[in-house]
Amino acid sequence: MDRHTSQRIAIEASLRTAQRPLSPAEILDASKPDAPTINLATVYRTLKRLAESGLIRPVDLPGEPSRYELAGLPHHHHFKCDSCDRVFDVPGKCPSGLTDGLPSGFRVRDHEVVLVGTCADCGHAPTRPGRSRRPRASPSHNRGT
Amino acid sequence: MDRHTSQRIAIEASLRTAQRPLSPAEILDASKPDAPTINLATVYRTLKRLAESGLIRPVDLPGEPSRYELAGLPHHHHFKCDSCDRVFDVPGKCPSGLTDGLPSGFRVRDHEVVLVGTCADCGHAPTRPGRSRRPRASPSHNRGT
DNA sequence: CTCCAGATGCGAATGCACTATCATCTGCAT
DNA sequence: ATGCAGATGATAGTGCATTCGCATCTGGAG
Repeated sequence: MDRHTSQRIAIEASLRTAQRPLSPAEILDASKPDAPTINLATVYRTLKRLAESGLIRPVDLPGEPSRYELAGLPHHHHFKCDSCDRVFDVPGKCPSGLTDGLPSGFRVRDHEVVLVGTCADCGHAPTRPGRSRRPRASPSHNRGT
Repeated sequence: MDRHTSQRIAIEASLRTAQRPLSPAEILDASKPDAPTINLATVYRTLKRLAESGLIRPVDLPGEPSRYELAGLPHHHHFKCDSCDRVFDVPGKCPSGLTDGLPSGFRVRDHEVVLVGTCADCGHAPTRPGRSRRPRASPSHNRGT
């Protein structure tokens, strides 16, 4: 149960190349050149298996469906561009003082830091062509949970 | 278009009393004592209007549907309890160094910090009765530091 | 007290991310 | 080169949060 199909190879290559967390739809697009017949269902199936095997890891941002990145990267945070909806890695180290002010009895197991703004590309040009803004119109589900 | 119905009063009271972000379902429960016939659709409708009027504000956490809290609170972060799924305010001030390591050209408009762990209540007792764990089975959210 | 614009309750409907089904295809062990 | 377990593609189906449609109800101006 681990064949090297062109689809799986393309998916892994997309994630390795992107250097940033990709959504299933982005992975689908990025994989099409190498695996033209690839299907969204296959992307989901493959991501699930890669995640279970520990090769990749889900990246969840508020109000967004899961993206995926290679596991084993050094600890980092994420930057979400308002304009093109892409998510980038922020290599900065963990800020201290995160848990200041926490009432006693609360135990922190993990933390998430997300920066939001405009990326370098979008800061220059008003809109960034070639990258589809995903249609997340509704202000509500921002789930994320 | 702004009547003081028992439902709206109950919803506002719930949010004012809770001192923490509430999900629509939590608001429904919290409002029932004051407005026994209240309905989820009404909760959503009312939240939408309160948010538009600027009285409340959505709080979005990774992998979670929107919660709501009073707008105009001083800046704070949030703590999500793994065990009871409640979200608490963390009054701590903003850690510095958040934007260290950001590539040039990136402009930060906002940031989100979420702490995850177990709250004081859940740290004492294994499970907290009276608070339903919402059934979010999805394996997506588990990120490593 | 009356009346009606606006609010509510209820159930059905929508939108979206994701999964199941199943017939067909294909790595790869033999 | 062959056969088949496992993978894929196409599409229908799920589950969940949120919204719609509409008949009924009600706050509050008059």
